[in-house]
Amino acid sequence: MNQKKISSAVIHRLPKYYRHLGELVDSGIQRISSRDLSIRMRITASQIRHDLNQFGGFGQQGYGYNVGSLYKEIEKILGLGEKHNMVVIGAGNLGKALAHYQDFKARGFNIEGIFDNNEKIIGEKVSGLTVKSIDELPEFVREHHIEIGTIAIPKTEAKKMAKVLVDNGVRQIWNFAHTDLHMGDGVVVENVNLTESLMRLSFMAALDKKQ
Amino acid sequence: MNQKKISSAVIHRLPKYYRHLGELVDSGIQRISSRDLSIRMRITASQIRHDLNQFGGFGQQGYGYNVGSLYKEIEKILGLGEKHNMVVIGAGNLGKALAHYQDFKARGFNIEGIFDNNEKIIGEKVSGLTVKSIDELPEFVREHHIEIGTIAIPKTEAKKMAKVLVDNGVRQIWNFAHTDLHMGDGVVVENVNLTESLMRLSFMAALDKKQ
DNA sequence: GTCAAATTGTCATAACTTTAGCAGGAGTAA
DNA sequence: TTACTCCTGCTAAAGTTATGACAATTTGAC
Repeated sequence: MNQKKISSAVIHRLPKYYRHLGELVDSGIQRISSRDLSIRMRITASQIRHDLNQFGGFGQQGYGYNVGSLYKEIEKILGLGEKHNMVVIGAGNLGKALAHYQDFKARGFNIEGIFDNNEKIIGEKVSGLTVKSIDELPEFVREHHIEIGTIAIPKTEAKKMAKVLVDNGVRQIWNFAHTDLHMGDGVVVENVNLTESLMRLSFMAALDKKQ
Repeated sequence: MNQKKISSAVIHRLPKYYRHLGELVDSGIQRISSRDLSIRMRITASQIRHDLNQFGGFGQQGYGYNVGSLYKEIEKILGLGEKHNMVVIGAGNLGKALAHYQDFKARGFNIEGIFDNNEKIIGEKVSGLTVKSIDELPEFVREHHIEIGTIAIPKTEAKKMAKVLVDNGVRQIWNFAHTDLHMGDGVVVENVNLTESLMRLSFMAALDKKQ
C-alpha cells in the first residue's frame, strides 16, 4: 500500500496527458520536454513534472520524456490496457447516443447491452444491439462480466438501477442522471450532469459580463 | 468591480446548490440551516456558509436560509433569470440527443437551430427543428441573437466552427469535441469530454482495486 | 574527450481551498 | 420580558495544490 493518494485535480489531468501524448504519437514526435508539453497543454512545466512523478520517474534529465513509452505508461495507469464491458441503462436519446459513440470502443470500452423499461423501445436496434428489458439486466450483467454501468435514465429511477447493477457485481457507475449517486465502498462513481455543465457556462458568462 | 474572484471549485458547486434548493422548494420546505443542507449535500456546513457568503448574506442568524429566496438568488447568480438562445453544431447522435433534451428548455435554454455539413442529414427533423446547412449558420446566429454555441462535431472541425460562432457574436461555447478550445478574451468555454470522463472512471476503479 | 546547454526530480515556498471556532444577532418558549 | 438555544458571517488555522528554484545528470556540438 505504498500508493500515494492521487488528488482529484491530477485525476482530471491524466486523460488530458493521454490525449495530448496520443496526438504527439500520431504526428510522429518521439521525445518531448515538460516545457514543450506545457506550452501545448497550457499548464506549467512544473505541474507536469510534479504530476507524472507521482506515478514514476518517466523522464530523463537532459532529454525529456519519450513520447511513446510515456503514452503507454499513462495508458496502463488509466486502466486502458484491457477491455472493459459496459451496459447502458436507458435507451432514450442520450442512451442511444452513447451506444453509438465509436470513440469508446476505440479505447477498449465495449457496450455489450442497452436496457430500457419502456415496452415501446424494447426490441429496437441501436448500433447493432437490441434494446432489452430491464428485467433481463441482473442475469445479463453477471453473465457478460459487465464492469461499468451507465445510467442514462431520469433521477427518479437512477438510484434503484444503480443498486441493481452494484448488487450484481458492477463496481463502476457512470451516471448521467441529475442526482449525485453515492454508492458504498468499493464502488466508484463518475457523475456527468449536462444541465449543471450548461449552468456553469451561463454563470461564467454572467461573471464575465460584469467584469 | 467589487466582484471577488470566484474559484472554480465554487463554480462547480453552485449548480448543485441550485439543484438541491429546487428539490427543497418542490417538497414544500421553507427554511433550512447550513447544517441540514450540509447533510443533504454531503459537504460541510462551513463550506456552504463560506460559499454563499461570496455572493451576499442570504442567511439569518438563528433562522437559517429561506429556501425560496435563496433559490431565486442562486438562479440570478447563475444567470438563469432570462432566456438564452442556443444553436447546436453537428446533428450526429450527440447533437440530436442534446436537441431532444427537455431539461435545457425548462431552465430557459432554448435550442433555436441545429446545423450540419452532411448533405444526407440536412433537412431532417430533430425535435421540431429542421437540420440546416452550416452555410446558413453565420446569418442565423446574428438574426436569432444566439448566445450559446454547442459544438458536437469531431475535433478536426471544432476549432473552425467555434471561430465562426465567435466571429458572429457568440460569447459562450459549450464544447463536446475532444479538444480543449481556447477562445480569446470575452468568450467563455465549457469543455465536456465524455471519453475523458470515462477514463477517469476507469482510473478510479484501477486505483480502488489496488488499495 | 570536454564543456555548454538542456532538462529532470525534488524540495521549499506560495497560493488557494476547506474546515474550525466563535461573537453576536435572531428565534423561541414560558 | 427574559433566558436559552440556534445559527449565521466572519476570521483564523489547517490542509491541499501549484509554482519556483536548483542540484544532478544527460545530451550534443566541436
